[in-house]
Amino acid sequence: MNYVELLKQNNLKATPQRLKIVEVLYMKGHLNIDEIYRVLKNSFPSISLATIYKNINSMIEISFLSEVKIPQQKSVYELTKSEHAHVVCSKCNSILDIELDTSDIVTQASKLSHYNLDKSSIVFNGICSECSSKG
Amino acid sequence: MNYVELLKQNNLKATPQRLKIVEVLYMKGHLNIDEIYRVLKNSFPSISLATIYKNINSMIEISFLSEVKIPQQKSVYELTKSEHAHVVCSKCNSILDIELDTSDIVTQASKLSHYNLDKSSIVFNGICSECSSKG
DNA sequence: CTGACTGCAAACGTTTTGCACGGTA
DNA sequence: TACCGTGCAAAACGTTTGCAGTCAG
Repeated sequence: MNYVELLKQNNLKATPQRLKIVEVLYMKGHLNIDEIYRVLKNSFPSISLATIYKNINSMIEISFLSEVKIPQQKSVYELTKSEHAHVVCSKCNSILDIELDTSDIVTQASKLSHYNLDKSSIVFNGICSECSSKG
Repeated sequence: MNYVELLKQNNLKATPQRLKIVEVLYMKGHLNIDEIYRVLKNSFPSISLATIYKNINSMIEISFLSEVKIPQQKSVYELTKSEHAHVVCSKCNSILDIELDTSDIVTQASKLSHYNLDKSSIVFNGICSECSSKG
């Protein structure tokens, strides 16, 4: 997968700052704005928060990134993939992507609501195995 | 169900403003901060947004209200009920509560994640029947 | 070379805080 | 009566905007 080309196809220039955001999200999976800012500062000490916001927003606009809203927490951002659910640890806040077969609940929801559904956003909360074993 | 007593049990006084917020959420189901403010202004023309915020927050703290985070929209607030999913119309923004049997996906999610899950937050997006028929 | 991007500072919108007054219990 | 809650104004946040200089294509 070539990020540079994908950005250019959407009329976004492949600047070092932008590519770093993509790289960081690719490696870490999910980060909130502050976390992205802090990491980018390592590579670009004079980077501005405004640049982070502008880039996040422009890449969301082309559906290259997605915002994930999590109950009682700040939103995090991720590279857009096929639809999937998230599992969040209530202790350490680690976030995991999982691919669920949602056909059953989508059918249920359609019948109950009579809405024509096309998207679902599913977040589970719980304790990860690491935090469980630590007591 | 007696709201006044429930509030008192949690050391919150049953002020007219607070009771109105509860009443409005009971009747309308889901409202965001601005909507609550606008409605409350009818009954209390001099009410302050700060009062709305303080009350929403104090009632969330005692789990009397819940915040519902919806992708690409402002959060809305509702009276806390038993766990349920939400269906949101992407055209008119109407929100519906639905009770799903989530045991299957919770099982899936537990197996895939190895997290000890205790809560799920599910929001579907789609078009409601009214908006569908209107084209 | 040109338009898009960066970084700074200022503006903006939202939420929180401090305080004097008023109302609930 | 003792506090808690209200409403106002100010402060604190988080995010967006405008602009001059810089860089990618």
